[in-house]
Amino acid sequence: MDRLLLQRHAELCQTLASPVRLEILGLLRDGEQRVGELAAQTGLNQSNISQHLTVLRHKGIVATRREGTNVFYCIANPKIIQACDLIREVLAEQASQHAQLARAARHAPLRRKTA
Amino acid sequence: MDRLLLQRHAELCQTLASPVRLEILGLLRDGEQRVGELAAQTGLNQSNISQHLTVLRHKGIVATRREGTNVFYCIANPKIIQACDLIREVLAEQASQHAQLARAARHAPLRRKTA
DNA sequence: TTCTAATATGCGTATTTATGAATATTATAA
DNA sequence: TTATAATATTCATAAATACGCATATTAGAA
Repeated sequence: MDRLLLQRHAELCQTLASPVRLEILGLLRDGEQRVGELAAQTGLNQSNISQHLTVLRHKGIVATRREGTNVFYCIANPKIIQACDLIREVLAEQASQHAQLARAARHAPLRRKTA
Repeated sequence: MDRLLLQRHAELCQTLASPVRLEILGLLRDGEQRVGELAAQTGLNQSNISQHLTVLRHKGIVATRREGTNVFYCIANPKIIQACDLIREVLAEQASQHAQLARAARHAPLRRKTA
């Protein structure tokens, strides 16, 4: 229906579609962090982290606070974290379903096509 | 931390990072739909819709049921919808914040730098 | 079998994105 | 002012993705 809303929604998901940015959000879960610390904790170089933080900031996912030469980043809206947690739950449920299928296949293997 | 989980999480977000696929999920909210109907309702051609449905199915976001030559698609896990709704709430809150800023700027324009 | 409807897949192209290296900016200290 | 630390930006290249078109597959009817 609303093309613009769909577009914005997709852009927000796109912003979350990066392992690095998701790791950053995980590090910011329990409070603000400086850019340098984020770089150190992820093991990535400063340029790359800064670029990812810029993407997150432009989408309103994180906010900044300056203190001297340091810039602290924090989560702008906790609902983003809630959404991420829901996705994690989906992944967990998928994993347990796959484990169940694998278990079933081990106990009754190849019944349909061969035996 | 867990690189593989971050990767899977990002891939799921990537799958949601498409206006077309989000529109499809919106159409499937209230029940299963045939491929042809989804194509008709989105106005996109059959090939494109089918490709997007394949992506969604491979990620476990939708499931299929066959009935003759028709294939019905449905949401595989309602938590995906919950996550999408949370993202929508974030977008709505961002919009209202921007509206507030615009209103404030109209009532007290350019105070800092000029007047 | 042949014919038709519904859905899926392969291909080519154009656009988008991540990354590292180098450089620029910003704020503080001397 | 100059020097230094922290962060941001620009640029080039490489990899991933969406789309339309054409074609292949699948299921049912004649």
